[in-house]
Amino acid sequence: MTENLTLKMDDYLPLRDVVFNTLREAILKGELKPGERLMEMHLATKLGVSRTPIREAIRMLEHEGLAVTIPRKGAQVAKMTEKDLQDVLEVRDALDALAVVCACERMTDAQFVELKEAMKAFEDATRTDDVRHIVEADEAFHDVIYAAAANPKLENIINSAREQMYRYRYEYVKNPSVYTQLISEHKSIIEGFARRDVDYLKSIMHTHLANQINAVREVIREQD
Amino acid sequence: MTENLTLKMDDYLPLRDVVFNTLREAILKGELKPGERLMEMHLATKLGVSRTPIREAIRMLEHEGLAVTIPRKGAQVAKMTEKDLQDVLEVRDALDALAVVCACERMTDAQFVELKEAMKAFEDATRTDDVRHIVEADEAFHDVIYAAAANPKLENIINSAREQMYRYRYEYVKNPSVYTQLISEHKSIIEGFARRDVDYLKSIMHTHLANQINAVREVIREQD
DNA sequence: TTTATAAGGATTGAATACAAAGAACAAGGA
DNA sequence: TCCTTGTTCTTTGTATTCAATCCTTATAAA
Repeated sequence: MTENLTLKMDDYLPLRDVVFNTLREAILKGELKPGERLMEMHLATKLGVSRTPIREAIRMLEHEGLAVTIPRKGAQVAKMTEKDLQDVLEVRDALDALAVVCACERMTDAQFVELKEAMKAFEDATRTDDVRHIVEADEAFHDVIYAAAANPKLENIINSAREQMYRYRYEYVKNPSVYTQLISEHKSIIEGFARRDVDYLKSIMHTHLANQINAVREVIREQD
Repeated sequence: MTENLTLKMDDYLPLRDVVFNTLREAILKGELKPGERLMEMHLATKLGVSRTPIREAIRMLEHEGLAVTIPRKGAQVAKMTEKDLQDVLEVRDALDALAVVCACERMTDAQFVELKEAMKAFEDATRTDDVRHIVEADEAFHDVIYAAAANPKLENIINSAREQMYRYRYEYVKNPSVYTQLISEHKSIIEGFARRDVDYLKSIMHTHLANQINAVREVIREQD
């Protein structure tokens, strides 16, 4: 059920955005589970705001693919079927390929340094037990690549594709046996950029993604 | 300025969706121009509804990339820079490639027939002077391909990418000299699917898209 | 016992009311 | 003249109210 949702009041943001971020986080972290109803009044009292900003936030979640609303019945956290996952991965695979092609052309030296630092940070993170921290470090690593692609539209779309699998991905990262593999793949990616070897990079990115599929698929199976 | 916006009342849809569709159409058709302010009260009285569904529709447009809102200043129709266009095209190019790969594998015989019919319909449409009709026929042709890819997530993302250029695209299609080229490219696409020749299809799709760039770029330049 | 139906409650949809921020403009002083 | 300040007006942000629909449950009849 719903637990201790609280708003981090960023004073300058409209409430709808604060609510949106809060709900988004809660969904991604699994605090709000797939299929769980998002009742406006309930959330409103929980978060101490009126229904209006809640409704607007839900409209945004909807377009992000994180919520589904049925007219007159309300919204619920989006469920993902195996097929959905397959579909998203197919798309992400293509977009990742594009991202490395662009990044290969456009990555600055500073960004390359940043990438190496991000890898280091990820390695450090795996030595802790903080899954959330590990996931974030992994994200950060990839963020550098996406930023280097210098295509904000691409970045947006990839991010929304990523979001749709995040909540399932947490489970994947909980298993420490995958860390060494992730680390070595990250290393390969760095090498690829050092050599500006597009084809190599594409194949690594593909593997990197493919590895997640089965793990995530497991989680989805359990959900039913 | 704003003109004769009216709602097509689809009785069973929530007002927010009706409003959303109405505004979306208006933006794509150029009735609401890039940079034009979307004032809630104004739109509300124009469409004969209250501000609530307007606001929710704006939230949706925002996430579609068709509107931009600045807190406390309101929303306006999104402007596109040349760079934005470039970025979107880069993405669409990659997604189109993915779509033909998928469609090549998965297209049913019925869908292939449909595709040929859609081509025919497009050819017929070019003989009229109805630009709107022509654009729609072209869209329909591509829709068949995207549907054949059997990946709804992909379809969604491509559609949202398409939408972002639609309004500029209208101008492109207004020029009858491009029709013959479009027709011949469509023919090539059909041949490609007949042979299930993925690489050929990819290259055709790429050209097909590239042709639009310069034309659309012109339109964007004029906007300033 | 099962099914049909009616009443009531819960929840969303939409409109309205109120609060607050920002923009425009006018008045006064340097 | 130009800058500053204050006032007013417009517009957005949020809350609240009213209406419509759906679901549940209870009751009654077959």
